[in-house]
Amino acid sequence: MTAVPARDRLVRAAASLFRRKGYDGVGLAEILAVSGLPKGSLYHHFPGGKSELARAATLSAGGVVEELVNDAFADAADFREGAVRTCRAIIGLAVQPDGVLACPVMSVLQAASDEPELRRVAKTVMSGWSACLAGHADRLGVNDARGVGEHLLALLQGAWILALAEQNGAPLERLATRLAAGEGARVFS
Amino acid sequence: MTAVPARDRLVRAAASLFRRKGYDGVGLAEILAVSGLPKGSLYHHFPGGKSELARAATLSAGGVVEELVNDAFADAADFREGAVRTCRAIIGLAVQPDGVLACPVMSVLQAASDEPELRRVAKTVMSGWSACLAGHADRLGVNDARGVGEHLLALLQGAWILALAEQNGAPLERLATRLAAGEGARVFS
DNA sequence: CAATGTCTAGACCGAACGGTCTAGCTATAG
DNA sequence: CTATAGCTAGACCGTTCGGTCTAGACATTG
Repeated sequence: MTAVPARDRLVRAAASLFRRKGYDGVGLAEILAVSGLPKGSLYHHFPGGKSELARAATLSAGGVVEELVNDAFADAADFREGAVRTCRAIIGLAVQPDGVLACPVMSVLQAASDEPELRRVAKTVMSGWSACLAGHADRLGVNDARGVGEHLLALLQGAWILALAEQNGAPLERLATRLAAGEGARVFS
Repeated sequence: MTAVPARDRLVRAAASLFRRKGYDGVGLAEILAVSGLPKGSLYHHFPGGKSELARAATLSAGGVVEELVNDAFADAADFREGAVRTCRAIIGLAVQPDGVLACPVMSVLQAASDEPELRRVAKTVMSGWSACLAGHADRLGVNDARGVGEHLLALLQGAWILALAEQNGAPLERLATRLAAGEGARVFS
């Protein structure tokens, strides 16, 4: 039947809803409705309530994205190829049938202003992504790998925001094209 | 006395609070407390309530940022110089005494999922910024001005997100440094 | 069998939410 | 003066919020 454990169903429902409406835009009732569980289950698995669930969802989503980045770079000949593949993979993550969804970290970032633990988790996941990209840059012989990793992360996050605002994956597609454009990959002419 | 008209005080308070906690994270009570006005005033100036106020705040903030960009590019010798100045100006906007605040558009972007009009305004403002940067790129003789404008906007938004997650302006500072680095301004080596 | 620990189920609570509505203050117009 | 329009003031409403708590289902263990 429900092969997926209750805890996982909660994490997935929360992550999905947060990405659509943001942490403060989603009520417990909605999370429970989507996961098909009663309130008692939520507070059994997450005694810390909504905040603890959000932390788990953010960490989980962070891992998913990092895996996706590693896959994109796994068989990349150089950093640029990995970057393009990563960008295309993120398009698949962002663009869903019912619209463009936000980055999971961004979706909890503002609510974190009065939730220090959630803030810490968001920062950790984001730093992890930066380090992950920097690691691939270094491995592939890029100079100033840390700077380049951060630069690419900023580009991806920024294009994701533009796509979110437009509710259209095009900004991410165009970024992929620009990244792929080879030697012309300078920021400016 | 209160030289600032009531309507403006509402818009400013709302914009400031939204940037700190996001649209859904701020209650009317808080906006009214900051602006020092009763509920009646809000619904007199904004019959559409919170949503209409958010639209006004987003539009207003959009104008402020666009002016700031135009100032940054006003006496720039080339596009790179304008980009660096813009980035530094945004640091001033993002980094406040009580922490790093979000981009005003981003702060309402997620709540816009069930507020079509707010979504439209957010998209309009963001497109305006992109067009503004593209205009300066074109004026300064950059090839593919639209693409470069969008690219810079993505970089700025992305670095802003990183700064928000870290609660530290460093990612924006490093972007400015990278942009200023001249010929090395390629995305990758 | 009984006892125990895990998890589901949902009624219930006080607080905060966005929004409505009436009353009254103030200033300009006639 | 009175009349009227613009705005302030805040009580009040129904709804939804996150969170607590008791009851019971169910499987495991002795």
